[in-house]
Amino acid sequence: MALPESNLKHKGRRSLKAPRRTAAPEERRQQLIEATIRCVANQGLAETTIATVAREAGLSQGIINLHFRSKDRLLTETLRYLADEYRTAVRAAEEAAGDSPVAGLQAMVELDFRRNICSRDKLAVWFAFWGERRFRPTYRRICAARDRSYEDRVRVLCAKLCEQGDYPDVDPALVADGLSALTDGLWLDLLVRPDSMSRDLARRISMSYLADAFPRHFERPAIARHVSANHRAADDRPLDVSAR
Amino acid sequence: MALPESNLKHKGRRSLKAPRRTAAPEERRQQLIEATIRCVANQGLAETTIATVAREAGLSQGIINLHFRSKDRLLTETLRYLADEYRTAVRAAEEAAGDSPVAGLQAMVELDFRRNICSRDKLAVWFAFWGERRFRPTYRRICAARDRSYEDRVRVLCAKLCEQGDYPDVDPALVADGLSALTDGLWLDLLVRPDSMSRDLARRISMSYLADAFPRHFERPAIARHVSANHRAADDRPLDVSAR
DNA sequence: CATTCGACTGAATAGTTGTTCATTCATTGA
DNA sequence: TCAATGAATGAACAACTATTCAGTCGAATG
Repeated sequence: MALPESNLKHKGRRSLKAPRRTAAPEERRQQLIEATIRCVANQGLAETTIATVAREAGLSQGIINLHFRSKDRLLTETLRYLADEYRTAVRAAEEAAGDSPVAGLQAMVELDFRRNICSRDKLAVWFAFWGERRFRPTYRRICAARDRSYEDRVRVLCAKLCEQGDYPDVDPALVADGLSALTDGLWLDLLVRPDSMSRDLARRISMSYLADAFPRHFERPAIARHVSANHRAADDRPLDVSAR
Repeated sequence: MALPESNLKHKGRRSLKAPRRTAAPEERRQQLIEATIRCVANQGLAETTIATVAREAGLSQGIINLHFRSKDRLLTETLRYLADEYRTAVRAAEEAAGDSPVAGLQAMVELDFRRNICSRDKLAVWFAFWGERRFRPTYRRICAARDRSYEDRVRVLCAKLCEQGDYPDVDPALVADGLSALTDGLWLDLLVRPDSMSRDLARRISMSYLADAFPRHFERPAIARHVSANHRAADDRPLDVSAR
């Protein structure tokens, strides 16, 4: 649907430093979506209310029902915004990689762990929505479309590489599904344990996966002492699970 | 001391239809936790209220604040219940596998995709809580402890296998973190796309991962046309909350 | 400048949900 | 059989939140 950056409808030219008291609707919508992302990322979906989003955006309560018809639509549009962004990135990676399946797979890994795609804010929003997606048809549709844009691409690439690269024993669907799952799991790690998982480590794990699956086309990353886990975050202390 | 006759009579009568009007607190707590799991699995965390849980359990509103002090504690205890169950299973797998790292890793994969561990109900609850875990210190602690029980075990096993099995080029930490992430991602697939992912396929993907990483110790599963969706319905039937 | 348009506000409203507690009633022991 | 106990109830209450809308005000227009 509406791609975020392209359609700014500026009536008059009006460079601004102080927040304008009135703005073009499309501009406000964008502003509110970004405020929503920050709210969900900082407080969770449960604590995200119309009031907190409006405050985060520096605007009044009523603004959300003015520009989106309801809170529900605000959330839907926020999810759609992220999904569009992701699918656009997939298409761009597809075009950049050309015909080579090796370059294509590498581009997909690179894409998934690029800062602007998997920033902590955005990861937080993804997982917040994933927790609810089964129960909201709209969420389901949006998420499913995003998933497919990724998986279709990876499946094609794996199948092509199996064929061209002569890997008769490799099941391309298995490798593709595995890479997809691995990526989701690494995203989760990035989100909940930023001290023991980094975007760079995630990339190495993914490339290592591809190197193991297609050893003649990818090189396994050299063994690196990655920062060991002794300086874990406070929330990773073992502590008293069983204590009641 | 002989039990009073009336007591025995009652115990026998209590069987199916009408639940006893009063029960031991521990029994009620368990009953309410199971009702919570079903509620979260069927309606999501957002729609899970004290009223819906009580109705699901066939009891009255006030019961939850009677047995748990608040809704918050009910949710916390539910999460703790699942975490305890998981960690107990890890310990059991550890003991069953003995000293062999190959058997140990196989047992971990088997464990993660066992029906009573990753039933759809329970997966739904895990992801519901994961969406909120960053914002609730208690959730964080419980989840982190569960994660560690898994990861510590897998790290040890990979390290041992690298050493004993002579894999100088394999980074055991990388493989371990990868397996952990892969499992989380497969859980997500099992939850949100049950018709393209089954517990059996998830097992094959995981074993394939291990076979690629440790080719002399695991055999890659034979290429299989995956079974189609309807065949799997029975396999992923919901509702084994009470199975321990 | 006067006028119009519509973006924006925020108090009021309606609906929902967690919690409390006086009361009910099943169970148990004497 | 008859208290005594405490598990269970559910209506009342308090707190919160999404939504509405009549009014405000900035900006474009003539």
